[in-house]
Amino acid sequence: MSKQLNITRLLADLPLFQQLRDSEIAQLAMESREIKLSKGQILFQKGDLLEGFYVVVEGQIKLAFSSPQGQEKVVSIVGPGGSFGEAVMFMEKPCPVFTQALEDSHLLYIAKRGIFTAIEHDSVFARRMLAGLSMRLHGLIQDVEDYSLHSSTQRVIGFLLQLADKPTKGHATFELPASKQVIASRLNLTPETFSRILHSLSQAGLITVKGKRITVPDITRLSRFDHAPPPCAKNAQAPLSEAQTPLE
Amino acid sequence: MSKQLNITRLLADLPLFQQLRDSEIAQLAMESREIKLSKGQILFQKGDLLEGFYVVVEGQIKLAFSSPQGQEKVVSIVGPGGSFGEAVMFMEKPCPVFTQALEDSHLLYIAKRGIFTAIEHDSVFARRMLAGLSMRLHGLIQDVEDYSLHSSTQRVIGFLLQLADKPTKGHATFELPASKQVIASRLNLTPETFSRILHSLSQAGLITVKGKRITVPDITRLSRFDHAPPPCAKNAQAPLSEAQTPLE
DNA sequence: CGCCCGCTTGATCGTCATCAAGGGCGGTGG
DNA sequence: CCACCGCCCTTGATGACGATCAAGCGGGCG
Repeated sequence: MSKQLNITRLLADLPLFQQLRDSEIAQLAMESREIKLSKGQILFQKGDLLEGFYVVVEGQIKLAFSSPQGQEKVVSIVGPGGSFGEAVMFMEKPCPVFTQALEDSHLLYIAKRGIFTAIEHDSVFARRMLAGLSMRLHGLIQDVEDYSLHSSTQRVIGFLLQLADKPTKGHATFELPASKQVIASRLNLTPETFSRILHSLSQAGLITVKGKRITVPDITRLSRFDHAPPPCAKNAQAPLSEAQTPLE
Repeated sequence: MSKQLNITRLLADLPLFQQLRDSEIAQLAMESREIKLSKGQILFQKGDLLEGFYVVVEGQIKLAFSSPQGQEKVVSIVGPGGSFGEAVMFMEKPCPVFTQALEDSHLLYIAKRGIFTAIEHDSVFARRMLAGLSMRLHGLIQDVEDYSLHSSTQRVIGFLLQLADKPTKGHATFELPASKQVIASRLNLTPETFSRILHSLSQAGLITVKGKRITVPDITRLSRFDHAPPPCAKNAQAPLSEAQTPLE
């Protein structure tokens, strides 16, 4: 069926599976299925057991946990090409987070069995898998480092730099990959604090903000920025008094 | 030589390698070597590349990063049977943390090559490796959850419960696995704050502290404990009962 | 046109870090 | 055996950073 073929194509395009032979891809396809989610829909809950993992083809998925009091904390935002759930699958323990679509999304679900046989037949694939998990682990350690020894302003700057480092050196323009609330949570901030920090950075001339569009005129200057100078002028004539492009 | 034999024995005893055949263990041993560290010694620095990973046979190793201002944050404390560095090895990126011996320690270093060939010959081993990394990832997510949405008191309680859940249900006695400073850092607290929290928990009758020795009379009561009532009794109705030595 | 939601802005409050001493214990040397 | 010193831990006082509470604002969509 054309549906099967479709899955095969999608799988073959994923970085993870580049090295597999066609026959292996085909076998993987047999253990996979497509999943469509509409915005806001929940994929699985915290505590669920996973018999496979997920790859995002299109859209955006949020991984988060929620505290008893109902507040939630975004751990990760996964976009096209990204995957999640591998660790839980290998571990065979309840999942520590829940997942929700931030937009209408299109996923692939790949059952454990397919992966296991792929590992058996191709040790290079096993290494890729290992390297993939290692990358994820690295990212998490990064997060822990951020939370532990960077201030909120530093975390925001780090996040912006991460988004900015792709394009032309020196300056950059890009869009925030999600709503400010979601990003704030990802950075372990309240929306209020996030808003204030963006404001103060733009006051300082380090960035410009228009909706989701952010431009960084001088990346290295932003990266050098260390402490947050007081956003409000307690001492009336702070240096930031005039700097203002009235944000038009 | 007897040294080689020694390594073989040590390797064979590790959970990770239980399933390997003797011949495979022998091969692994050829890619391994022993390392002795004395207390305080540094194994490798942040930023180093690893061509293998480490297993703790005896002693205690601290994984931490340090901020530019010289303060350091303990990520993990690894004891006998534990390992570290796998992720960095698979990833082939600079290591995000440095490692230091908290006591005189005895390690095994296992070179990448040995692991790769083991993966090739034994897909069960590959799965174990995958599961191992997944467990590590799980722990890190746990940490992120703790830092993000638990108060300092809750983190301390969580830590104590983790140490306590082994022995007789109901109550428990155990020793802190390291100096209070190190543990405080592991919990992302200053030594001062950690001290105060232990004090207030013991005031509340939930634990007793004598040096490193901690006893928990009622584990479930400790786990139910939610908010930190002020150390001084503002509200008379506090559940912390009669335990008050009038500290003034 | 008007509502709702995402975002901003302001005021206040709590938690935890910081700064600064003071105690206790183990080790070392007299 | 005791005195001394260092280190770890404790205790107290103060302050800063970011959360919370409470309104206002603006823009997209019905």
